[in-house]
Amino acid sequence: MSSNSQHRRIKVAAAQLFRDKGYAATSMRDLAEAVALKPSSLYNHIASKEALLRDICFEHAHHFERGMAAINPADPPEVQIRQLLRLHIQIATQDVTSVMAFNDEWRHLNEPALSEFRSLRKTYEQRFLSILEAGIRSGAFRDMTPSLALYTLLSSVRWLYDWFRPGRQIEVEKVEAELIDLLMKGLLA
Amino acid sequence: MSSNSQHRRIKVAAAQLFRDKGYAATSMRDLAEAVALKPSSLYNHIASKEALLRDICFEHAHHFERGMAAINPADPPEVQIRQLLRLHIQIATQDVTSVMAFNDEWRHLNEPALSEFRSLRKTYEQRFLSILEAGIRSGAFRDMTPSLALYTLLSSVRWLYDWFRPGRQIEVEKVEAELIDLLMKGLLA
DNA sequence: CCTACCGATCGGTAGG
DNA sequence: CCTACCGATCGGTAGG
Repeated sequence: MSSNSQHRRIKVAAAQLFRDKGYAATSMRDLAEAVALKPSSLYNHIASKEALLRDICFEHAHHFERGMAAINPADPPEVQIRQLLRLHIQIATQDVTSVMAFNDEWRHLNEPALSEFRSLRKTYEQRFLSILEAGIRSGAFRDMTPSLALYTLLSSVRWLYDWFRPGRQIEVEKVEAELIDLLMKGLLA
Repeated sequence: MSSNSQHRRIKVAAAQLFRDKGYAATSMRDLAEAVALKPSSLYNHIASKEALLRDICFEHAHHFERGMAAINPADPPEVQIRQLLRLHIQIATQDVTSVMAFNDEWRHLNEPALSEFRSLRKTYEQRFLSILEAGIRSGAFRDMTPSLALYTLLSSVRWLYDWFRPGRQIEVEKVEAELIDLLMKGLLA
């Protein structure tokens, strides 16, 4: 059965196109050409254009969810934050193509997927925020507005997805070390 | 002559729609409705949908250009970087709507505007980068990959445009002070 | 500034 | 998986 691997091929090509041109500007004809099929043939493998976006967005949402579940709440806040930053950098550098759909294109989801996605994201941010708050309370982090720190951290790794390409001048380990160092120095008391 | 103020009204409404729905997903009919005109009437004030995007993108590019021109190369690198961060935060918080076109939607520009925009951006980043390099050389900043520091700084203020709303719980001055503090602490030796 | 309309392109379906 | 095709919507123009 080729159907399943075809589905994957189409999804990967879609993620790439959504990143390069944006969801709305990507046509099913573009996508068909990218996978060397006629437009109508796509529908043997996928339900709709939006279903593709849904797939990509929730795959990543769950990736972040698993990463969050793997951190130990008993660890000191600075260890937890370090681990979350590593998670973000690793997802951004490993799966360069589809992170941007996750970052920018989720707003093109239809209901009820849109609300569901927003809710997953909200929960994730809430957990991230409470670790920052704990760190500030404990004196490990400097006194600052927690939400400001949260959004700064989250968006400071955003450039990786359109900048980082594997095997370029700078390797993942170095990006990870330097970036985490810069941000943690900014946070720590 | 109402033409000029109408042009402004249309541009502001367009910037808002481009931010909320994205350029490609915004139709001229959406825009017409937002300014209470019939779609065809828009064309008495603007040349095309893309001309609106061009206007918005280059207005901001020149805003950043002027900000860069205003910094004094004789100042210590850390003073120059502080000033540039203030510029970014001020543009993001003052002109919330159209910064996102500048950030995300410029890729929908047609040639030759697309190349021209990329070139302006490249020049700006190059100047920013050389200040960081000077700071690392002088020992004011810690030793790090300059381009990594550049992109981290540039993208760490990106969240402001869709998060910050004037008169919300936290005021501009506080955002500015805390954000600059966090980032400079990350950079300084 | 509006009514009326254009050709092009969109996401998707029918039917084999 | 393809050919053929659908109604809807797109950016934009003609003409007043």
